[in-house]
Amino acid sequence: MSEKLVLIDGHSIINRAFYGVPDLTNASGVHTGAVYGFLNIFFKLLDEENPDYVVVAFDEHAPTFRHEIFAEYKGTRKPMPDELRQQVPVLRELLVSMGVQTVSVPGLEADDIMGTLAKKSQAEGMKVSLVSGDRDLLQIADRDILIRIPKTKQGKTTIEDYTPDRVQEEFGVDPVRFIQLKALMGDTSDNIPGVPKVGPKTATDLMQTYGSIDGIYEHLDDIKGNSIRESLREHRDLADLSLVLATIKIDADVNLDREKAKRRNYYTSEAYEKIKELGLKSFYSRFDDAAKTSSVTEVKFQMPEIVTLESSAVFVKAISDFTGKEAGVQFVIEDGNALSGAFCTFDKIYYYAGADIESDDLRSAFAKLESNGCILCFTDIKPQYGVIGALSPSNLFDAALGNYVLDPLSADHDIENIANAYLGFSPLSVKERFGKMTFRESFFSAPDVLKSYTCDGACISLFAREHILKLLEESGQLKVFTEIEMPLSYVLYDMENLGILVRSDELDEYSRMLSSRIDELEKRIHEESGEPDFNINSPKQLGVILFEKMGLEGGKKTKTGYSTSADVLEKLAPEVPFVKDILEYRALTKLKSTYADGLKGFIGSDGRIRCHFNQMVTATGRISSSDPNLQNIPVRTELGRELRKVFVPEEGCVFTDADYSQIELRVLASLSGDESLIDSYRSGEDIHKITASKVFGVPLDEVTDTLRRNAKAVNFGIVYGISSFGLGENIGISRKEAAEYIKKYFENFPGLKSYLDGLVASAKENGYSTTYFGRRRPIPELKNSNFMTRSFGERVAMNAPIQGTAADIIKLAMISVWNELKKRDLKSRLILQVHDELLIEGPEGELSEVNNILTECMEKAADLAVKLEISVDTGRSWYEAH
DNA sequence: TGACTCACG
DNA sequence: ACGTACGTGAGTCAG
Repeated sequence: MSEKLVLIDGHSIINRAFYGVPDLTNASGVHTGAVYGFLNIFFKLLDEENPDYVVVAFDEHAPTFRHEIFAEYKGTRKPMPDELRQQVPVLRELLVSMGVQTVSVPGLEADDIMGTLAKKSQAEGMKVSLVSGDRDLLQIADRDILIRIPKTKQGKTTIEDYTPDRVQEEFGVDPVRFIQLKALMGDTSDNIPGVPKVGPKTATDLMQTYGSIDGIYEHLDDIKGNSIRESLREHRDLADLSLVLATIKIDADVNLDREKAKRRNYYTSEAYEKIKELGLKSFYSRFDDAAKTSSVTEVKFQMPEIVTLESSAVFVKAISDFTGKEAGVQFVIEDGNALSGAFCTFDKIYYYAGADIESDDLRSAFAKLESNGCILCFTDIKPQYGVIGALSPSNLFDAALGNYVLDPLSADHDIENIANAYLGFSPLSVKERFGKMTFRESFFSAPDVLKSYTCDGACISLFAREHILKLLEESGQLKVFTEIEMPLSYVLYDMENLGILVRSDELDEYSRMLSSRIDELEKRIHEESGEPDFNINSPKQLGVILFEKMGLEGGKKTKTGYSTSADVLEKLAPEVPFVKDILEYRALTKLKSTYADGLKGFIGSDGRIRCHFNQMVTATGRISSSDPNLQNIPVRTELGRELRKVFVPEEGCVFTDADYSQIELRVLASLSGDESLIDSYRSGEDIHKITASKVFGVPLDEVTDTLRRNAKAVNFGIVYGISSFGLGENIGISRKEAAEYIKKYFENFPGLKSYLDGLVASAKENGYSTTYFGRRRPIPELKNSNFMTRSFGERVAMNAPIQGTAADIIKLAMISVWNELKKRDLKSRLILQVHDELLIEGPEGELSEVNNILTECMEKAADLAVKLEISVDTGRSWYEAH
């Protein structure tokens, strides 16, 4: 069998990858998206082709390229974006460390290198694949030379293969004539001028009729179209120049060095080291253990010996007997039950797995360590509180939470990430260890996997602690970690555990009521549209009916077609009955599927819903809620709000609900120090009304509802990182008017303007924004060369400190409310948090005390220039209490 | 799986 | 000139 060579155009592929893959950045801000995309294509090729030789060709940066000559001459060459330029050397170094041969020759384009090597190797009897992003190379297609063009679409890569037959089929000419075709029609992306007035269609016709450019000029007088004939006559020079530019060399002075190009094991430890630096995790698994272990330059700890214990009693004793000051602990939990546990000291790891692992004795053992002043280190402690019991946060350390504070943009805070970030090694990922297995399944069928995962967890938590604490300290975030996140984790555990009571029967009733109304609407919509089969839930089908069949004006908005979102429809045709029906149908089906029916599935056997309060998700420091999300239960429309009647306290209890009044705007006023806004708050008047009065220049008592509503929108806009377009869009005025509002706003609140400008400047300088309490949010977008991305970064720089500070404040309030309830030995319990709102369930008799605690703790959570105010309500359902 | 839409703050 | 409000999670469609 003949040998196989794969030739890759490095620049062209990294270019394609850059534009096809979203911009990725590693922890230290290096752009990696294009390298990532290149490697995806590279590995895919290797896996598919299994070649004997591989060469990656690059352009040498010299001013003599044939394409650049024309580019300079035309002045049309676009500069390469910085984010891409930086990645080229990174990729080249990476390829070198992998042992992949890279070739670049001064004065030669990658195309020429590839063309030459392909033809020469073909002559030596090899099969060749040429991989490039542009179609230039199609002229080289031949027997045994396949042209492969990868397309990256939405993260997925497919490769289009061109044989000479395919070229003929698609372009109507064979590969050799393809050059001439291209010379005639030109190619702006490749800086080939072509002959004016000759497009793809004309060029193809001409080539098919006359066979070549020479043939065309020989029969110039036969050509029918006047203007085209004259253009050809006039621009013979351009045709010739284009032909030179379009022709790829096949006889350049370059040869295949079989020894260097030979396929080898590319998964070297040096390459692994680089990939790790770049943070390209999806490639880790391609490297075997040898590459990983030998690559570790500085393993920051020695894994202690594992001692597997045969009974839970021995496990408890090992823990109870421990007298050291620090230990790592890991329990693997599924559905709230512990399956296995590891206790890691500096010289031994005690491991036990068994159904009887949870016990009062175990909790007592941890309590004993706590009283000895021992620090217990975990990764993701929240689900483990059920096993270890309530311990003082000052004796606990959660490496995952620490990692979240240090790197809030990271999607995962598991042991793999933590080991990578702080300990200089890469343990197997959860997926690599367990595949599709659940933890419970592994308990029976792969006990060793469960064991090593558990022990690694305990060990990594313990050894990562000092590194994480050091970084928290250095970044000024130690208090955020020790005084907010660590204590909060138990509060959230408690809230999750308690859940909230839901009246299942009423939820059913609500669902049935919606059903009957939905049925009616559905019938009417189908009649009105004359399409009894169309799926109202399909934006695609709806778009066709609205904008094509019914001829609504001003459609188009999204990538895939027409936008049918509520704000578009309301703007377009608020009075059309059909549109009204669609909007109502949407509102009702949303209520039914997401809430009425969706929540049903989460009701536990005791009638309570237990959601997850996620503490390591948001970029700003907020909490999020999921499975189900109890932070987006409807409230804005009456029908939706009705749903809150099914959320009730248990028998003999009531709800007390407290929410901050405009916490974000108050935070903004305080942090900015703007006297005008601070005074406005101190006056005690309605803040949006004052804003309206100032911005629109009318006396307070002449502020209309509309003026107030618009002023409120401006206040929101300020918090979101104002833009005139966004504001205009939101309240339905022109961009110009919106800009006028903003101008007036800043004239009245000059301190805000300078504060917000300062936030952006400081974030640009530091690469992150900071809350009042020191919590940071990195903003890599600020360094992006794309205007839109950078503008987004600027808005984030204005919003994150405000939203983040408000998040910090309510977290502090939650901790003190929880502690106070416990201290006073009350039965009332904190059960929900909705960003600026807390919900407490408790006996009626504790009402006034609970009211006091909420007021006290929430208002004193932060001492700001503007007082924090809350409103408190009580009721027999969430509907009544809020 | 990604795009769209919409619920909340 | 670029094309937008900030932060989330869930259900549905369609490839």
